[in-house]
Amino acid sequence: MGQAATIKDVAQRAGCGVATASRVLNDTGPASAEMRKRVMAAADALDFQFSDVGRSLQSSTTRTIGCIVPSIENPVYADAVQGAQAVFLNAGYQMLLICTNYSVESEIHAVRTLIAKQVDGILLTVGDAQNSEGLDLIRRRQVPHSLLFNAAPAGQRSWSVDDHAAAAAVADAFAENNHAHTGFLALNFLSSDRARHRYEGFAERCAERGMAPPALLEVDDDGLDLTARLQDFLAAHPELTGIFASNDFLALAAIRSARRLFIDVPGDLSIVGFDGIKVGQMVEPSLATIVTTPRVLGAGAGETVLSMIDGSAPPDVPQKDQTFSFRAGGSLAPLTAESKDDGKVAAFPSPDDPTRKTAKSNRRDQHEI
Amino acid sequence: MGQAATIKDVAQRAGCGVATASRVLNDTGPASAEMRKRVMAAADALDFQFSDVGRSLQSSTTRTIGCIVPSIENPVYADAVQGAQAVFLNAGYQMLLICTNYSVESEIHAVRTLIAKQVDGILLTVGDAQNSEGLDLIRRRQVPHSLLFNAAPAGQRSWSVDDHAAAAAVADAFAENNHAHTGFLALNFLSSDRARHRYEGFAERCAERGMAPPALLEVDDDGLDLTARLQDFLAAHPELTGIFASNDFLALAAIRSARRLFIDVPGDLSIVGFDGIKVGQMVEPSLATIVTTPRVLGAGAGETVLSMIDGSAPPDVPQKDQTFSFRAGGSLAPLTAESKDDGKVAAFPSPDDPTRKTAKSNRRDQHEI
DNA sequence: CCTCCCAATGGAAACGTTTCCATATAGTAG
DNA sequence: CTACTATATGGAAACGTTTCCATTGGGAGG
Repeated sequence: MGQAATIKDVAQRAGCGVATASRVLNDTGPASAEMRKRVMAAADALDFQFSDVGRSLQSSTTRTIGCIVPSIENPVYADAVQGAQAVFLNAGYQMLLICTNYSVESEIHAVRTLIAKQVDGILLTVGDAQNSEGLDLIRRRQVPHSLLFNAAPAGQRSWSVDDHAAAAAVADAFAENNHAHTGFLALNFLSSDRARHRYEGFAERCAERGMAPPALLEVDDDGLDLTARLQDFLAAHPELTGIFASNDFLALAAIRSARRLFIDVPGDLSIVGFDGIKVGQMVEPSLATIVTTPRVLGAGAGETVLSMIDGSAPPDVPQKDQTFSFRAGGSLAPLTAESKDDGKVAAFPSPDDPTRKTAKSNRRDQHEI
Repeated sequence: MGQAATIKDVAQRAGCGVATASRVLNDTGPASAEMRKRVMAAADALDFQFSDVGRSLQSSTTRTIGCIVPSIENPVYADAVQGAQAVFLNAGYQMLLICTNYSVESEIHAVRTLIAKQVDGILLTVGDAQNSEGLDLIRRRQVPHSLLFNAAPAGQRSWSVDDHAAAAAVADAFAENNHAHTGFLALNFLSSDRARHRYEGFAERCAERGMAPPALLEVDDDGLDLTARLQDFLAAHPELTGIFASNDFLALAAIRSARRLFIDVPGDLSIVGFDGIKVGQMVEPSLATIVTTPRVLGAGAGETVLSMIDGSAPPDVPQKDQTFSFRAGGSLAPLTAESKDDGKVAAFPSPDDPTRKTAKSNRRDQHEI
């Protein structure tokens, strides 16, 4: 047909004013039974549906919430976004999604776009919460919002993993397994305050534990290039026995690279990841990691925004130390002289024969304890 | 402050009519230099931004496109959605995202919501493209749209993997490796026509190749329950030497379950996945699978919708047989009595020592470089 | 029979834009 | 100096709602 029917069409067909039509369709205000019937019939015949843009203009509310994240290719963000979206949908809100691809410049642009669209609230992850043009604009405009995965700036609520404490827990795990020389493998170090917080928390706890300061390896992608970078890195730091990767994909990629370099994991090198993605438990060796609950965080942040919109009490943010937990896995093993078959930390008994040898598995032997 | 400034406020402050203000701010129509300066200054002072809802009402266009997918926890959909979103953003469109969690009932609800929001177009994946209430409504309303990952109903364009042909390619791969007795492992079989098409394509090619009809194992989740299910399944079908899983996660989960059951992959059982997710290449054995390009499909579908909106020529859909490719991997090995070193398809040389033995690993005892 | 009140209804304003049209002003060609 | 044109400007309508307010009519109570 031509254009979609408006309430005016319905009113006309029902032979009444738009006010009456509005009242019966919304079931607000009085109307005679006869009138109700006529209006309903007309709406039905015309396949009428309200236009939300008319409503939005009138009510100056859009029932739409914007969501800005770096990328949903990262399952952590994908889960969080989906958690938030479910909450929104449940409350009758829709969600506009914008991915910035880790570009800080697109953040401000995204915020502007969402504000122009008159969203009722914004959920966002920024590159640097301490210094974000987009966040400043949101505050200036007083748009209800919640940060997600960014540590909250002074006094503000935020739904995020305590990266600092979680990374410290990784240092603890290395320490408990007698590793003293570790490395930190980072991706997107520049464009993410999360990775930096992890590094800081890790380095601090290493210091407290009397371990060597972690060596830092920054990479640009987790592709094949990593193998060469890792090789150089380990050559430059032959004393390393453990690596903390700033996310699980990177950790898995590192394990693959190690395999290609004939370095046994965890025999020659222990590796710990971060995030707790599902596949971490499917591989062999299983991945020791920090488990987080992105979906819960996303849902919580979503509820926070909703509560700011309708003025109700916001949900409690989880205790900082409950935003993560350490999960043991086959990729982290104790470092001892004869660690061949001593208490390897395994989430479940592995039928795999652990006696696999690699061609030049001599790194370990030189650097015991 | 109170409410955001409107163009009326700007006009008032600049001492002109709204028409003039609109003209200079949009740089449409004539205006004196003096007036331009005044209006710009006023807009600046008031931190003015256009309200898109006013504009939308006036232009009956929202520059918003709706996107409905089952779940972005599945990286295939996540990639596709992100690809589409990038295209939209580039064209100045925003994207509303709704996840149905594989529930067919929520599809129609989602469509209604998007139509009420007056989206300019819709991108969607439905449970069953042949029989979808939501799709019917979209057609009835004549909303520009494109299907994604659903085989197109007669005569319609669609951006999807040719599941049927891809699954046939898997059957070919099994056949070329001398597997005659295979199983098909499915998740969400009921709520997804994709899984069904894969099964059909696989079964048909198996028949053409003279292989046994594939045994079907349907599971509800890819969690721990799978191990028990797999054990029963293999006990009931002891002749099976290969399993085609309807997606990569399921394949990886199956490999893990096999490991726990002391079944060597690929020594005792070959496994092939579908989708080509990144981690498939990080694990050992690497996953043989069908590689797809969800991001490309999502972007293409997005462009199609945009072209329908502005009436330009739609992009060409890829040839059916170019929507996927088979990737060899360590999880699929030839089935022969002496499969020492005949052409095992390996994506890259694996340094792993192949001497691991399992309880009944009685074939394929070699695995070079 | 007259009031009063309440239910039912419709007209109109408002929300923030854009754009059509009319008006006013200046400059130019005759 | 007159007419004409091009440029600059503002008023007002329209987009689709909701809601305030006024109007109508009928029934009940006096």
